[in-house]
Amino acid sequence: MRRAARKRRTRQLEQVFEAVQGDHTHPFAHEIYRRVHKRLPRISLATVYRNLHSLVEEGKIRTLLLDGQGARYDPETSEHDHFVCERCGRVDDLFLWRARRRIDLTSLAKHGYVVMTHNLTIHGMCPACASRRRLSRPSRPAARKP
Amino acid sequence: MRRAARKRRTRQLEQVFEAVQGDHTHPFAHEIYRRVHKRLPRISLATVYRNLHSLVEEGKIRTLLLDGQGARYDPETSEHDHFVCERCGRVDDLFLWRARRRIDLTSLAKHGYVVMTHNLTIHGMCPACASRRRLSRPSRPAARKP
DNA sequence: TTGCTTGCAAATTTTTTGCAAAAAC
DNA sequence: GTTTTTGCAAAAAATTTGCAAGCAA
Repeated sequence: MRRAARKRRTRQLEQVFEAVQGDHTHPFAHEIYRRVHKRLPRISLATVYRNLHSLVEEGKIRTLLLDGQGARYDPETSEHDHFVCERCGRVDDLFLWRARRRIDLTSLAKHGYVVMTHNLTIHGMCPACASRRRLSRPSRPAARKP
Repeated sequence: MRRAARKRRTRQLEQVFEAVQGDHTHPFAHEIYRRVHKRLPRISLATVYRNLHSLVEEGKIRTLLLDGQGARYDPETSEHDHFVCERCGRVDDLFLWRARRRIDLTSLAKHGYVVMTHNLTIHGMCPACASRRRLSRPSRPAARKP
């Protein structure tokens, strides 16, 4: 078997949990480490990883796998989706439009699939990047007025 | 800037492309390498990665980022979703029920987001695993008939 | 005391890069 | 002939693991 359920409440675990909870930018493990390290200067990155795993296993936080540099962590455990900005890399939670996302999973069940969770990610540009782009990156030379 | 557009048709590129096209199991880079290596024994893994990137950039194949060991590659470039079996790890393409997945992205646009793509992944158990589990893993002792 | 958890360093895994030689055009 | 692509080996980046010592229960 893999590992026993976590039993002990340690300062490291607590701090890792708080760090993730206090950060809705979907941080990477290394960012969690930086935050926790300020309070527990002797903590190691390995411990941060171990505690992140424990918290995910317990269902207290979630893992997010998107493009790029590795796993991100999400304190939001309720059902929601994500928007990934391809320009600046930020990830926003999307709750708002739950009503507009009607996904009928019953057809899968009819084919023998057992659905546990699902996961919708939108890629594009966040409002900030979209407007910045419009201003700063003309895709062709501005038309000269005659 | 990053790199010039690919221009040359090499045996390595061709074989990598064919290997991905011939494999709808969403293989990892290493599996592509194993396949191509049979035909081009001198090819290196680095070349496989480079060619996979080129093909993704050209839009001829897609990258899939799910749990686990790294990126997977997908020869299917039309709009579709994925089912990931949490037990055996297989990934199935889902086309069937496109009509049942109505995602209204207009509300995002109203908030200034620019949508490029979106991406739906369902997690659960595939039919094979679901039935195997029912047979081989009773979650509690079978009720004894009185 | 017991045995889960930590810190450290080393190991793994996955992917990328530098560079000279080979191949494509 | 020129420029891109390859193979190799080494580097990087991200994550995991072994183990003795530390700490919670």
